[in-house]
Amino acid sequence: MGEEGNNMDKRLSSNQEAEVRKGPWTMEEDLILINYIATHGEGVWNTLARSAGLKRTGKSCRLRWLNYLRPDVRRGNITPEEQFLIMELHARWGNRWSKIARQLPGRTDNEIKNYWRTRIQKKNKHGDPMDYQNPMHSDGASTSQTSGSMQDAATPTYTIPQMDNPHDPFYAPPFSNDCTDNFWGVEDFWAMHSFHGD
DNA sequence: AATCCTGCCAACCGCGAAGCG
DNA sequence: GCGCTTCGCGGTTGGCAGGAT
Repeated sequence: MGEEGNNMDKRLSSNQEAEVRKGPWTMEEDLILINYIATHGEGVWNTLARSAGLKRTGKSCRLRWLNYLRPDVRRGNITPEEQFLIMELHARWGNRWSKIARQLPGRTDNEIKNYWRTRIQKKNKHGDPMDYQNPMHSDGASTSQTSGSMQDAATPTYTIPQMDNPHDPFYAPPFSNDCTDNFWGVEDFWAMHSFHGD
């Protein structure tokens, strides 16, 4: 699939490139998008893309913003607790990545999806039977101290959120800002934003 | 030292749902 | 009620980096 996207933007004709840019985002584009949203907020993405002067589709802008540029995006290792939650929620909801992501503040559906496919699913495929009762069997869990099934006394502090229940302790608005670690390069952009915005 | 393999991640695409005139 | 536009989601792909041989 994605035949025209296969070569990313590298081989786009100059004509196409003038129309719509594809492929990896440049730092310049990131800055434009960040500054524009910081000033005007998120709006209609297609309009936003045009108004900001980005030669990107609204879709592309949205994806870039949600998965990478948003100030509260958390990056870095999935913690054992998060892994546990992901597995639990996946057992419950299946591939509803966006729904699962909402229970993991700062994590994106794309990240969780990638995590699942590359780590958990692969493990499962290689004959390591998925054990939802004890997700710590999966890799990355070697450092985990948590043991036992979720049904015994060693149940981790995570609880399964009540879906769509704002009163549930795990219900988190999309923009919770509790992440103070695992920040990535874009933090520099945000640090710089003051003088870009002025 | 060179090559091959594997894992990870960013980005794109297609489709369905929702919103609006 | 209908058609169009936009959004959001899930699946998939391609490139890069690091490790293994």
